[in-house]
Amino acid sequence: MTTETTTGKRPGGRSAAVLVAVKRALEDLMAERGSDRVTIPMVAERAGVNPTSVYRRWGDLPSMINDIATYRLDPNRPMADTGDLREDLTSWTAEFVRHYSIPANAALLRAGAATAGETETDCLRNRRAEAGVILDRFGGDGPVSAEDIIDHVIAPIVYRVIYQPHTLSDATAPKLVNFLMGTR
Amino acid sequence: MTTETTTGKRPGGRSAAVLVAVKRALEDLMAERGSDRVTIPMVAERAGVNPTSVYRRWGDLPSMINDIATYRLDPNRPMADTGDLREDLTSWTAEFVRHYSIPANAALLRAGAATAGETETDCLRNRRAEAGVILDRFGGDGPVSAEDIIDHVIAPIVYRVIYQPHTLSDATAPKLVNFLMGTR
DNA sequence: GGGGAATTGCAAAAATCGTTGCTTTAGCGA
DNA sequence: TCGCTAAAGCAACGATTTTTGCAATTCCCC
Repeated sequence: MTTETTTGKRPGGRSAAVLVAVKRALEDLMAERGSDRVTIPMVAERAGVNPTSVYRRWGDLPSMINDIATYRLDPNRPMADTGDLREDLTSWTAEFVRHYSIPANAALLRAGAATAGETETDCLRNRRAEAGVILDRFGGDGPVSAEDIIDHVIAPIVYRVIYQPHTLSDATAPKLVNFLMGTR
Repeated sequence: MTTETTTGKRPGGRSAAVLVAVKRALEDLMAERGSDRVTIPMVAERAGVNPTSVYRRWGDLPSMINDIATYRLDPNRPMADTGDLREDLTSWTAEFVRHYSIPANAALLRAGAATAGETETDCLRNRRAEAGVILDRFGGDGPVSAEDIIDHVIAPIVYRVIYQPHTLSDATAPKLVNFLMGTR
């Protein structure tokens, strides 16, 4: 993420500072303790912000978590473009794995799962879009579809992040991409 | 699940009624709102039970969720054994999909994800064991491993349950198993 | 710079949650 | 049927969370 996605009417200066402070505090607390065991007053105190501000801006914790989970992983970051589909996918996937190897990010993902319901988090939706971008470079009618990428690359990683974080490694990305593309 | 898991000293009549009412109330509420956004007083009211009873029996919400999640998917149910690996896997997978197509079960899975940390839920751990059982029937050294099944069958389904429940259908199981076994 | 509006901070009130002691209900064995 | 006791209900309390009204700050646009 680069800067602020504050869609509100006053994105600059202090509001932004509060936003950043709260975001960091929330991430830290969620990584330290579970996504349960975190309360708004707690976050506010850690952020050095008045609880009222938090309440007014987000209302409650689940909303806050969903909103803040949005910030992750810069949507405009450059993606590898080597001319080789497998290679591009692998480095893109590796970055995804690396991102969720950071405890704070993993905690955010797990917490988001609880409230997920009907809509993917923005973070995951962005991954889907990126998968589309990569595929489009290669004509879009290759051996795999965006849905395949979600099912067989993103999903296994998400599963591991949630239930078996210790099984994530540098080998994960190439392994999954290889399976996806048919080399076993 | 069969009937009551009430291990207490007085399983009959009223206690059982309370247990069932609370269980139903909790499942309903978790399906309606997220597993967050549910409180014990809320559950008690919906169940027509005094909050104190709930507090005394379970203590807090996570414990309650864990306890009630025990009900899921009979571990001793018979599994298809047709002599054909693909067919066995498909029907086993279809049952998994069917189970999590029920909103209450999906809500429970999402809730479990939020608190997962290091350990899979019992339900998922059992699925892993079953995958092993099926593979063992066929010598255990076939084209796929238990890990492959987790990555490419279970994980995509779990992902959909959590983030895109409406994409689950009767076609999901055969599609994933076919991909797993190399027919595309 | 200066005006208007959004946002924050502060403080007090209101609501909610979770606990505890006690009373009442009702299952279970004799 | 009766007594014992586990479990549920009730009421009051303290602690924490959440809301709300108002003053002070500070950002954006002219």
